[in-house]
Amino acid sequence: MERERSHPATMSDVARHAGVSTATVSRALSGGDRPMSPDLRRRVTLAAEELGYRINLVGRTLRRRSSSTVGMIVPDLDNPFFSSLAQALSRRFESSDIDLLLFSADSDLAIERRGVQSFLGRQVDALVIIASHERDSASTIDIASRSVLTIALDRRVPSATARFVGCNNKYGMQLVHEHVANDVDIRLQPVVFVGGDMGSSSGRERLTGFRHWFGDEPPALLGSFDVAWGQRAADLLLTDGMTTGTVVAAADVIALGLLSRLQTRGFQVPGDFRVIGFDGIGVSYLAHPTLTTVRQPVEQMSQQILDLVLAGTAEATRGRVQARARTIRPALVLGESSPTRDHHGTGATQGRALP
Amino acid sequence: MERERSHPATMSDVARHAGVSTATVSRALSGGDRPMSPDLRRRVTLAAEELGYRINLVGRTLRRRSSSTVGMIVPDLDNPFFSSLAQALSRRFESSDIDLLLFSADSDLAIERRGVQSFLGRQVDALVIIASHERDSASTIDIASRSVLTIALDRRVPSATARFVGCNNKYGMQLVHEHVANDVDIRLQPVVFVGGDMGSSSGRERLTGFRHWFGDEPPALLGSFDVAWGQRAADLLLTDGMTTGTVVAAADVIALGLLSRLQTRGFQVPGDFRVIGFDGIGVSYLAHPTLTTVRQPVEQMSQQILDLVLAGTAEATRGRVQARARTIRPALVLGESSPTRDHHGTGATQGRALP
DNA sequence: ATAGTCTCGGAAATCGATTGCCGAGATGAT
DNA sequence: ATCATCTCGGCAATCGATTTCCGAGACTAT
Repeated sequence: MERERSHPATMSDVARHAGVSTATVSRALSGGDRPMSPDLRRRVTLAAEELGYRINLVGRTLRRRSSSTVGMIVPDLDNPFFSSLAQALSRRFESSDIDLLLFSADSDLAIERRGVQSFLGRQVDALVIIASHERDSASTIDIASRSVLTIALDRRVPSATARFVGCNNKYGMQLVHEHVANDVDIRLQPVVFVGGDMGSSSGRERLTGFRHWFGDEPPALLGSFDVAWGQRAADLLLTDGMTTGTVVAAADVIALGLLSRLQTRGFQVPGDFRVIGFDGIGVSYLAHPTLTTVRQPVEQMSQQILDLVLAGTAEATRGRVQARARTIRPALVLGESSPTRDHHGTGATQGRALP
Repeated sequence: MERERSHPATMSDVARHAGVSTATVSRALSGGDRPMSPDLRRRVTLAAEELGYRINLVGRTLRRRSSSTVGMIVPDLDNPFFSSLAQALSRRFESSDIDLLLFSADSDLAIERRGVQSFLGRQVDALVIIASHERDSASTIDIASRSVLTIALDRRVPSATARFVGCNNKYGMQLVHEHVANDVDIRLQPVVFVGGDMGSSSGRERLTGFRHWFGDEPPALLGSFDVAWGQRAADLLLTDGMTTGTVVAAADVIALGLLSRLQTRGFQVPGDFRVIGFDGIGVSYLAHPTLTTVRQPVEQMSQQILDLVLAGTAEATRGRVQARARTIRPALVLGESSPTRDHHGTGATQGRALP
């Protein structure tokens, strides 16, 4: 039975109704604090229920100086890789008693800063941030890392205090190179790299990784991490007279843009062109042909983040030195857009099917 | 110059440092409250800067009983339609002084409830929720709507107090029917509906809308709102001996699954089959062929939500009666998966290009 | 000169929950 | 019987910012 009130019941309402003090109510409802006689606890619980009491977490947070909350800042939820990271991390936090709260910065430095300030002011226990920009986000992240455990995700940031969790882009490019060297028809030369922007470490590392394994010979086009750039890059390649070859994209969204435009222009993939992506977003399994790509280990990255957060929260590990950066190896997922010579995209190393 | 401290500077630190009271500090930094002599304000601002003061929003929230925050709960960020709603709404809130915080419920009722409790306890000014389930989410939403402005988005919920913002599914199906009646080759009969689950109003309304305009004759297959079901549905249709026809899907993700499987099985779209989606997610413009779909007016829906929230927050409109539900008309976007007879997918009604 | 009005800073209560400390009563040991 | 020890509920301080109320001083009008 719930009472109608303009202001919801507070702890002292419950205390009065149960004939005890607020200290007792607190201990009965939240306290792992101390043992309590079971019947008193029952009485309090009952009173709370009768009044429809719900705890005011703001009061608790103020007193405890911790909100049991982690804030995550994402540049753009329309980017499937970012939203998949957000989803994976949310799922990982379900089993903890910490709530993961998300904020979209819309790839705007001012909004990003606002999000950080908001989370800091609300006493999050940690901050996970996919930086909108490598250099210009740095000051914001420095502010954050000065007062709370701050983890840069996917994109490195030049901050002495922030941690980093991401994938090994150079190794990813090595996988691509092995794949291309072993499996790609000699006829599908030349190889071209279609990169994203250099404003993020992922963008830079994938270019330098490509250069490291493929040499300085192959041309590289640089643009931004979105579909439109992939489409435009396809136009550029075709205008340039290219009619066949292997295109290595720095991200799946770019690869999907390439794919769609190449097909629209009447070319076959993988007949005329082979296309290789990076990230392993869900829709890449869905493209036609399905995309060969380097899958980032999103679940493992989420696990690393949870570990860092729990270690940072626990008193036991306070002061213990933690690794500053955790870089995880990605894996090649074979699709039809660049199949192996023998298996033609249905080989044993095929990525896991869609759920 | 910032001082190193284990605890960050509080308002009374600033007050002491500036030689004033906390009241003055509060008024200088936050107060639209009252006029102040400019030099005193400057002195306070300076002191705050020198100490690296950042406001503790938890304290403010406790006192003001409002957090300048709106919580949004989404079933699954891996669903591109939901993440696009989240992104659009985030963007819409940028211009206000309210922060939009997101929480992913992972389509799990218990997690969803936990998210609601968390947001309520943190004194959000409003709650926007895409319910994980029509019936089973109702009690959770009832709890919420009893204490805060609650807006069900995209999926209706049987709650007397919650608002609703969504699109007119029946009208959407009318658009599909007109398109099919006018433009589709007689040869591309029969028409089949591939629906989602009936656990959400969108699922039900699109089915009943389909039935209303297309009659009881055409078969309907029901499954769930995801790619895998679209693929399985394609298999079912083909196993059933179908070799040509028009497939109306209840969502783009289903349509994309249909598309990919039909093509894998060697059929042409739109040659053998025509496929029509619903939602207008970004990747639908990217599929090959591009998807003909009913685009939900995501920006307008976001605007409606912002309006409701601002109206609910403003004192001026307190007690004014607001429309309980706001239903907005979607629009048909022609793609190549079901082109008009004449234009073959590049007609004047073509949807806007990808950014 | 005196009363009335205005401006603006400060003292202190307040928001709601948590927790250190105290002490009353119960239990047990000698 | 007396004292040490243990259990467990309550008092009150506390977290950090906001805001109501008060009053000191400046200014104006008569």
